[in-house]
Amino acid sequence: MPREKYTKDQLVDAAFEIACESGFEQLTIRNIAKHLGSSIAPIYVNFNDLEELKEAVIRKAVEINKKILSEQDSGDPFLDVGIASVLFAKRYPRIYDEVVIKNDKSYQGQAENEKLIINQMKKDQQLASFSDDDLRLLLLKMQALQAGLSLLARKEAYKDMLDDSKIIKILDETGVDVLDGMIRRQTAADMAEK
Amino acid sequence: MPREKYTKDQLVDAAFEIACESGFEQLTIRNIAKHLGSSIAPIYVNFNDLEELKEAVIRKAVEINKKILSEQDSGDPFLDVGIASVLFAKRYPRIYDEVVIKNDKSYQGQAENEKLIINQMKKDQQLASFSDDDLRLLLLKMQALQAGLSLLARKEAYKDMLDDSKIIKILDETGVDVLDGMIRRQTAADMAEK
DNA sequence: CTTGATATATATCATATGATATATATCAAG
DNA sequence: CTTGATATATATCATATGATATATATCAAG
Repeated sequence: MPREKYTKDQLVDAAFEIACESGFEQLTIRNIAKHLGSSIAPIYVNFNDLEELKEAVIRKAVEINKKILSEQDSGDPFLDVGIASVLFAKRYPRIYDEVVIKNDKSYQGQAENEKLIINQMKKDQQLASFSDDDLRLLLLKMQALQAGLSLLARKEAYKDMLDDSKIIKILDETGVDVLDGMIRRQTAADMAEK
Repeated sequence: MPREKYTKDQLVDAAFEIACESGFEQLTIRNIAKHLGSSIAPIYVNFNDLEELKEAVIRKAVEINKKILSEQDSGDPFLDVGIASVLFAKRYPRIYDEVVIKNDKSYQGQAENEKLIINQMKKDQQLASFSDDDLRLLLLKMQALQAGLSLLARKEAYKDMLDDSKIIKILDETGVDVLDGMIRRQTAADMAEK
């Protein structure tokens, strides 16, 4: 082998840093090379094209998200997912933009994914009395809350207002509130029926 | 004057359509000219540069948002704003991406804007007992809900699940739930104090 | 030491893009 | 009808970008 080698990891790390600081649209071969202190050659030795490198950056982001999730321990697995997502958005706002917002691929297999979650929800005693439609509505509300909080946490203006513990508190509280509301409305509807 | 003239409006409309269908990144002088059936000349006669035209497109989007808002009549002005925002995101997803998500300018004067809203909230009897911090928290939760629902409504996968009436229903219900939750927690805290 | 392989650097190409210079067509003013 | 103004079309420029061809440097195998 020749002298030294820029590894795939080095390239992905450099690209990830650029994307973090300046956004995905700044991922040009020349920017990456400059950031690495090399020419553009290492890019094409390690990847077939720039697109492949970008995909590797996204895979790295997914890994980081998984790591953040694994560090959560609120007791409720659903809440954990929500917390991890918002924390990721806050810590890597520009990556979040690319992965979550632009990525419409995520809705491939979204229908099956929903079914899986609904089935998981059915195992929860508290949710036993809900119909499938109600569960889907509850899930939608929760997803909206999480997505919205991510969107806000991602913005500079909210950074100081939304420290990690506050994010967890808000997600927890509103989650409980929405669930309570659905239970209350259901019992009210039951009453009215009789 | 020479024969015919491509008006500013014609140019903005053409650009708006391109942005709607293909996204803001497709707003190139040649794309706009092609869509208009002209050369690139009319662009530079009517605007100093492409950036000016893009700003005009964003102004048009803001106008449309205002129009949608003016058509709302839920009884609650806050809810109206939320509904209008989500409906806009659903109808013009790619414009929403540009205006709401990318636009970090919106957080200029965000602090003053928040104060205005908080003062408005204080006029509401139901919210009279809340401290400023509580009101800010309530506002944040509502904003998160609205932003998140917009984000979901914008996606193809949710289009059929989120018709207009359902959007209104969800915003209304969750708004009530979150407020109820905050009231409940406050009274619980008051109890504990005594 | 020689040779082949390959990582790297550099020059270069093709293409896309915003912008401008120039020519042409059209119309109003006189 | 002539003239000036200007909307439009076209050619062209400068720059950015992804990609490739080529030369060079380095190292392992023999």
